[in-house]
Amino acid sequence: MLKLSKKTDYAIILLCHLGDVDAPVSAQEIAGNYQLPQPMVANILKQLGAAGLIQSVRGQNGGYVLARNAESISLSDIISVTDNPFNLVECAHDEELCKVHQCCPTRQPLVELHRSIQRFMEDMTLSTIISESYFENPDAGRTHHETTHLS
Amino acid sequence: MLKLSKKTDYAIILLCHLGDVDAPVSAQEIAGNYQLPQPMVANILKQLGAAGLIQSVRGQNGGYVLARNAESISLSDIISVTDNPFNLVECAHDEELCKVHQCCPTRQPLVELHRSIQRFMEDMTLSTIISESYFENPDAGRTHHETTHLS
DNA sequence: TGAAATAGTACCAAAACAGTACTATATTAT
DNA sequence: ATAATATAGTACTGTTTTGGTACTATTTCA
Repeated sequence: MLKLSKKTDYAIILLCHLGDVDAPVSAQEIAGNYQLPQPMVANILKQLGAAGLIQSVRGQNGGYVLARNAESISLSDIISVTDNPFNLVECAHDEELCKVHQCCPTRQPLVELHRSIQRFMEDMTLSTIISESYFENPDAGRTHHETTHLS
Repeated sequence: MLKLSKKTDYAIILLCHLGDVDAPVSAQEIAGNYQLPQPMVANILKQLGAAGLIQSVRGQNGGYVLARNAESISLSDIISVTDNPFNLVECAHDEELCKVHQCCPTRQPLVELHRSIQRFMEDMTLSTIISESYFENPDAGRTHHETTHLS
């Protein structure tokens, strides 16, 4: 349906939070902070950990921290973990999947759209998201957000 | 999952076909031509007709023709019919749906991505798709497709 | 009047999504 | 030591969406 999953939505929130704090943050803490379902948050954090985007600290006072700096984590990285690798149309990745390839009108333009979105998501880093989205003040961060545009 | 539905995929194929022919084309004919499931094709054509993108001719020798010229039908129009109106994230359309609006990192950048995709889909017309996708020759039409870019 | 087409729904199975639950293990504070 | 608090891993479930089918009615033409 051309919509981001809740998991991705949540994941971005979680990662932004982690990117703003140094000490490990627990699933419970984040879930409470944003009023998100705790088990979901826990699961997403596990996945992000398994994917290497965040690092876990086990035991009491444990939690998660970013595994790399926020500049090197892209929206594409996140979506790959929580939404499967991005794939607007099948044939964008696998040309042989196209059943009507003898006369497929969709390929060129849709693959192009796919690539543009892909590039946007690769260029959009966590640090950009964090810096653009400040918090409690809906107008903050809007000043220079015109610079990030697709392709 | 950030993927176009089959319905949309099919719809583009159907509309491209109609855009290339003058006489009414039946559901059966198109389904046969592209080896798509006939009932699906029929249903999609009904929907496109109800939405006003194509016009139906009933009775024997009936079928469908474009209701307007291919320049005035956008990818956005198509997706609105077959995939619901595009909505990358809830809050792109309805700000009040945002549960964590007191501190929502996703809004700014994702709404921006939403708008960029939206614009691309509005600018991408059926006639462009048709002219870019010619047929049997995978390299034809690639010459000037660099001009259509997001945002 | 019959064949071929659309119109309008209603239906269904399979997959994806959103969310929960459970068991095991690690770490720390007391 | 041990209880408390975390993560690790995985399995499960109800609901929604998707992909596709089916059926009845109506229109038009030969």
